[in-house]
Amino acid sequence: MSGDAQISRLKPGRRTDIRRENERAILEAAEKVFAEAGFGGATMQLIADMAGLPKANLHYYFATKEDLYRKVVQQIFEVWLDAASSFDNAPGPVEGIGAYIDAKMDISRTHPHGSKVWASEVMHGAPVIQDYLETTLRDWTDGRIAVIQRWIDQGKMAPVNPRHLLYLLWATTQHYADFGHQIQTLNGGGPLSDKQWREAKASVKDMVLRGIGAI
Amino acid sequence: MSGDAQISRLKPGRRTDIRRENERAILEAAEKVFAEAGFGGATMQLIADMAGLPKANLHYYFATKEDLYRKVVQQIFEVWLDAASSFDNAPGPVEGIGAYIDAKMDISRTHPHGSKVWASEVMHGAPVIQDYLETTLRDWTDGRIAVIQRWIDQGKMAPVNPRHLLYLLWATTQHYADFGHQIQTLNGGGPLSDKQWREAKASVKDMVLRGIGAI
DNA sequence: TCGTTTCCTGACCGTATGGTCAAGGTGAAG
DNA sequence: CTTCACCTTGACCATACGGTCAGGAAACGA
Repeated sequence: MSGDAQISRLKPGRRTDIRRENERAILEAAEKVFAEAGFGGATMQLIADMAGLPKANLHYYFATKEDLYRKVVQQIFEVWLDAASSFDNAPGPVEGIGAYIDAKMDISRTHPHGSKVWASEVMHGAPVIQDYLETTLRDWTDGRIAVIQRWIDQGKMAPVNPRHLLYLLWATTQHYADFGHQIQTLNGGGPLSDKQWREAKASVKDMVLRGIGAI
Repeated sequence: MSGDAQISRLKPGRRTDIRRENERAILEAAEKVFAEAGFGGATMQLIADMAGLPKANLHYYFATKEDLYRKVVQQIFEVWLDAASSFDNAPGPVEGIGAYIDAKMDISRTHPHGSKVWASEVMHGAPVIQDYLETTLRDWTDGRIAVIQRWIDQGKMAPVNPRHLLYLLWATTQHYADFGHQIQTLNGGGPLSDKQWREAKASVKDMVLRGIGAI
């Protein structure tokens, strides 16, 4: 068989399955509710209903509303950081920034709720993730600024302000998630089609890469 | 004297002054509280305290929380539309889009709360201003797309997708308001200086105008 | 001065919410 | 079968919130 050691990982057991599945369902429901109603507008009852569990059960897995919210935000942050790797090991801005735009646009499409929760959290002064901003995000930002600066020094792109380039990238890519409702309304009421998403990604990449003199 | 007719306009009187001043104070406080806490997280008590009035007095001027919120959002929408005029009567994209970026960046600096309330409203599915999106905003968007297309046809800029250009403009300029806290954190904790704001505006204009082949 | 309209506000109410708890259910190990 | 740890949940509680109201104060016109 595939191994008797590491039972807790390879043969989870009913107990572990239950916990994992319930936590997953709760987090998924919470992400949606927090995104659609904001932290203050979200209710544990609504999250419970959407997860298909009694409210008291939520408090068994997550002590407080804040705890649950914190987990949701942390989860999003990890997805964001994963996408950041697109930046690395790229020979130049066309590949690096191009891949980053692709990755972030994909996240905006596949994780729109998460993006909204993040936006909401930051807009409200980042009461929960302030330390992440001051440590992880700051370090990540400094690192990418250095990469961009190197590309500039190597003559691979125009001497733009790397920091404001990053802001433009974040803003533009996340806009398709955070303001997805507005975009849908201006699109006739329905979500963007596969073709329209390709067009959006191509447009953004074209304007940005041209704007920084990389193409 | 300066005229006895139109008393209600030229000689406001104590009564009118009181109403105007109180409504102004309430709306100003409400904008800030809604921006910082979201609609669900905002409380009438907090708005009242910030406006320096007893809570019951708020309900004298604004029947419900929704009424007050609606007024705040409408007020913001008007500021936005005013800035839109920067687009008109411009001979080309350098002047038109350049002025639009300047105007929207200025609003992000002077009306950060309003921008956040708008963002929050849209992120939550625009329950209050859906009709504005479908009428005024849609019309405005179509109009500017036509202007941009004309510039493209006249060879004044590259043939980018006008719609996605607008999204990029909205996203980037509003980012400095909506994500102002994140930017401040990455700026060492303090707000951008006058010089930094000039740098930001110049960077955005440079990248965008270059990105659309206008410079 | 008097009557009328507008403005002010402390006290109050019904409801919804986050959170608690005790009692019971369930599966696995021995 | 028994034990025990883990899971489930209806009922309950204290609090906070949006909103109401009655009674009074202030402003204004005549």
